[in-house]
Amino acid sequence: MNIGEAAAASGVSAKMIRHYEAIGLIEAAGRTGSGYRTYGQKDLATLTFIRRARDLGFSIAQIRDLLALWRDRSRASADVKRIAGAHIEELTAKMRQLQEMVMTLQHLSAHCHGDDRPDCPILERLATGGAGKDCC
Amino acid sequence: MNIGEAAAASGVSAKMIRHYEAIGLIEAAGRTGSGYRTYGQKDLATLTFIRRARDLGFSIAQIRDLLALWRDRSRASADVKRIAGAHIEELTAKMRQLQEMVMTLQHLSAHCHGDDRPDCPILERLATGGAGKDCC
DNA sequence: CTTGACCTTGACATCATGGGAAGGTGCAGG
DNA sequence: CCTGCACCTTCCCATGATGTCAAGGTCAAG
Repeated sequence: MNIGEAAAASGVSAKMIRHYEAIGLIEAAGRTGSGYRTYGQKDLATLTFIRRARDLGFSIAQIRDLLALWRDRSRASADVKRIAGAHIEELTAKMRQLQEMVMTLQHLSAHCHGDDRPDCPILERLATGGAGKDCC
Repeated sequence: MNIGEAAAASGVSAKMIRHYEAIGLIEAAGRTGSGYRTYGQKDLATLTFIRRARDLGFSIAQIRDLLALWRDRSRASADVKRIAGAHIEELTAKMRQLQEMVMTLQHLSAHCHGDDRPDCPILERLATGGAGKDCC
């Protein structure tokens, strides 16, 4: 299987497959006589594994660890769970940050007339840090 | 005021102040005879504005627009509100993505024994895409 | 043999930020 | 006056994950 096929089948772009090879996340693929990379079912499974992990927001570093555990038949599931747990915390922290931003923005936006007049609590907040004169 | 002071007072790093100047987000600062950048109260206000906007997750491009509106006395608050609204949508979309990841991970993690045994629904999910044998 | 689709490597862009090197400036103390 | 330290300057490189583009080689079908 050429890289294009592997990309289509795994959902990882050809570009990223080469990149993952370059950074050592996956082993260097076999090559044909003319230098084309070739992929087998095992490689495909690895690539698909990686894509699913990326879809779940795992970083390359975390995926490196997950791949090692995946290949390690004597792994302890606790190790996997720990990585996942850490990742859940990271994601949750990010969500909280976003949540706070959204709350603030919604609040400011709700108090903004949104008409032709220049007065705007959003700008006011950015400029002065205060809550704006129309604010509760 | 030197760049270090301006950085401390505004909460924007000296590095980033120079960067913002280089990309044209802020005007080039005045210089002393020996080439040091100097900042006044107005510059400080701009930098603080930028930092607050960054804290709310606005991109540089959005901040560029917000700054223009801020300086424009004949602005319509509707323009500001539109930018904020678009940003709220972006943030909310990101939050939803994170939320989905977290839900999936929590589900998988809950079904992982987390002990010495190698069986792990998390890896199983990444490997096969299925829900894992212990799954509801 | 030509054409078009695919592959190769390499360089550069994104976005916001940080790190560091190499060298100049300013001020305080000896 | 000199020394030392803290600060400033510019320039280059790195992050993380991905994309784009370019120049050239390869393969299969017509």
